[in-house]
Amino acid sequence: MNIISYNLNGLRSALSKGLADWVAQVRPDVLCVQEIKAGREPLDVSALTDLGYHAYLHTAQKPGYSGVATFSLEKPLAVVEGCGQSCYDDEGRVLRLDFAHCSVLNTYMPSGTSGPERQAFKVEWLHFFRRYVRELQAAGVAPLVIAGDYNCCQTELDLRNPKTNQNSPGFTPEERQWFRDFLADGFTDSFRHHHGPVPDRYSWWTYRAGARARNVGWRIDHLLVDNALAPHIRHADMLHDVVHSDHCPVQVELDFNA
Amino acid sequence: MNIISYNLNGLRSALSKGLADWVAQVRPDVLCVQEIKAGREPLDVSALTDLGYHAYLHTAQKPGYSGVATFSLEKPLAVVEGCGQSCYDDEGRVLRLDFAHCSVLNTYMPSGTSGPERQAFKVEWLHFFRRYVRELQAAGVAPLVIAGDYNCCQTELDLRNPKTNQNSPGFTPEERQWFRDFLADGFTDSFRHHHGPVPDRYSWWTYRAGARARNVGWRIDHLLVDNALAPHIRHADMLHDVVHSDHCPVQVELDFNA
DNA sequence: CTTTTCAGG
DNA sequence: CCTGAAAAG
Repeated sequence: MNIISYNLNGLRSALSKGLADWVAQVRPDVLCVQEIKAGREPLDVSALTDLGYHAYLHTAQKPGYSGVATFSLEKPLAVVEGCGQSCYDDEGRVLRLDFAHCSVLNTYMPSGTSGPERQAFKVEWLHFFRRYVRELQAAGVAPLVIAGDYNCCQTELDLRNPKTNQNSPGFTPEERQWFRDFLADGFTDSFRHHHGPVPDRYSWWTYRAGARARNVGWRIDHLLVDNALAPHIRHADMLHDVVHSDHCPVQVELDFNA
Repeated sequence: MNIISYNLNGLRSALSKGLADWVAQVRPDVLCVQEIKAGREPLDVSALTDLGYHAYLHTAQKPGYSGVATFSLEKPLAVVEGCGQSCYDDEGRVLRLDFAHCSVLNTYMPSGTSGPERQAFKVEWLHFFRRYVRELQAAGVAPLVIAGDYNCCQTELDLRNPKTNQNSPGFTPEERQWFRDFLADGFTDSFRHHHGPVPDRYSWWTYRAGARARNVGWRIDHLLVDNALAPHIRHADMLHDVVHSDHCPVQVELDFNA
């Protein structure tokens, strides 16, 4: 099972840059996308459904803002939109698809970069989300694959300039601690598990100052899998040469027969 | 004296489409532009001052909105920004440059197309402007050349679809009457004077539905000159093949020796 | 720097 | 259909 997570920075923009052709080539079983930025009119996803994908969208209230969508070749057994908390669901941040072998939770976590108010909102979200996932685990929704733009990372290997970003949103001590705690609840960072402590592998680069060309990035898009799935990770990667957005797709391949 | 009036629909946009090269070619003595759409930062007009032009700007309060500018090769004897009425001056609609042989009044008249409130504002403006010009005449500011986007026209020859636009902003009976009255105060429509009742000559085409390609337009940009200047009109034209905007430049050449 | 909306035309 | 601002990232 090939699962991809990809922050598109606008679904329409990404489609205009050839997203559908790339999806047709790679043909992931499940494609989790974030920041779809749906407008007042419903988004046209026919370019992807025409490839045989089932499409599930969870949009924000505010036009052109946030929103997630999951595309899957197999029809899911169940689909759950949102997390039941309106302050988050109004921003279109969570979408769950349950399959026979796993449950894929697609999430777009808040960015704290626009100010202290949003950083506080993000931290509240992080704690809420950890509780929410524990509840899913307790309810037997498992094994979970939590795909998405986490907007944070854990170790100094996960960003090019860790020293100068000790207190930047996405790498504050509080967020790093949260990441450790979250993993300790029973998750495996599929990329790190597969590659070990390799440096310079990122999933996001600011559009400013040619950061991507110089690989000045952050690894903030993750595919965390239930520890029970770790032995089934056949492959994991950051697809840094795929460019439809300021993020790149991140991928995990799970082999349920292994 | 070659005078051009040109609604640029954004000075920066027009510059990006080669405005400066065109100005360098034509080299008008006076260039009156409208809808410069200055932002919070001062506009960079060095591309024009580098050609030897003196630059005078009258910007609106609201960033990115309205505003006029006049560029002249000769340094004017006097420059008057605005008309002394703050409700109009806040929108950057009037700029006067006095020269030895004439006074060039550059104006961007309100458009009434965004709703009845703005159409009412436009009609008030029209009456105010007529009074204002009479005061200038009375004060001996003469002979006047009133260049600009009038956002209205007078006769059925001035727009492609007069029948369906009898009550459209820019061609209401009230505005047509105003135009007649304004001319009766002592002005000559230089284009009409030079060409007579020719049809199909416009200065603005909506960007929608390929109107310009089909020449579905309006002649709403005018160079009205004091009747005393009419004998000095050597040439007048709509430069419809010059494209940096949804308007085209309009031109008059005055020969003060004739 | 880029996406989207929005006002304004 | 365009421009430019503004919010958000």
